[in-house]
Amino acid sequence: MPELPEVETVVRDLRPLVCGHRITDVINGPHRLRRPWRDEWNERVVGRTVQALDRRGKWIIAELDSPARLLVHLGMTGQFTVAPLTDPLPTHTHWYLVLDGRWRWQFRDIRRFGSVELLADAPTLEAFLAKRLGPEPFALQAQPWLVTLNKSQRPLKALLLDQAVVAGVGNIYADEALFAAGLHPLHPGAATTPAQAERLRVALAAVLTRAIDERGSTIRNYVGGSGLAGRYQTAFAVYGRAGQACRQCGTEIGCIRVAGRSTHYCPTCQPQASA
DNA sequence: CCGACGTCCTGCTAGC
DNA sequence: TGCTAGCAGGACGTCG
Repeated sequence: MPELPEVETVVRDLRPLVCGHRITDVINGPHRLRRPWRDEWNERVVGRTVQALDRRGKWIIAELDSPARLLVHLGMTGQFTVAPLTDPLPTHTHWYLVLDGRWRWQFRDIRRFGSVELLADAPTLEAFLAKRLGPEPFALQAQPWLVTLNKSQRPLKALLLDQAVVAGVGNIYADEALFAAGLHPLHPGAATTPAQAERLRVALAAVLTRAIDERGSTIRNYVGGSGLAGRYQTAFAVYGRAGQACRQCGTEIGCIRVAGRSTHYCPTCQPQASA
């Protein structure tokens, strides 16, 4: 399940493969993605050259040599890769661009929670993202972060999953960051002290940085833009480790349901009433 | 206004 | 051994 480190890895992998390359065709499959691709967008991408590739939260943004901006979300099972056009089309490939008549920049998504769409221009894109996303985790500032947490009665786990609170964190890295900060997932945002908020802010950046260094985590079918898997999953402290011993204290890792998501934590390292 | 919950979708797997 | 129910969860709409 692609979160910030996985999306960042995809973008870094894809950048040299797509930037400077010309889009010579676009093919849209019959299966509807979460946000469907419109046929009238075809003529606005064909003939254009990819100028830049960026990430904001879990969204991938392709800048073209026109005002239009391509916006991609990998959802749960999305794979965004470049392969020779002569390679067989992978199953569940719902959309692709042909680059220079030789390469297939393909969007494969088994569960179709992902999307590929075209936005008119940079301001439209900015408005789209601003409406949905809070700050990047690396750009969080101590005081505003504390204020945001303290404003809400929701548990810290729910706040970390909320893209408007902080952009790019999903179920895996929320659990890992809370462990690294020594905070219980159910700890109410409003009850968070300045010291706790600071621990969480630092832990988030540390966990995400390390995950990016490891090319993200491959849990089910995530691959980077070059088709290479991630390796951070071997470093998980809590995620997917329910019933196993905590690497830090030996206590059995617990699993509870928070904000509709399975949530993994160490009852000893992350005490309910931690100060 | 805020927060909780249901929905989408398919593949894997636990359990009978 | 084979079947099926249940689970996985990111974003967003709806409901209380």
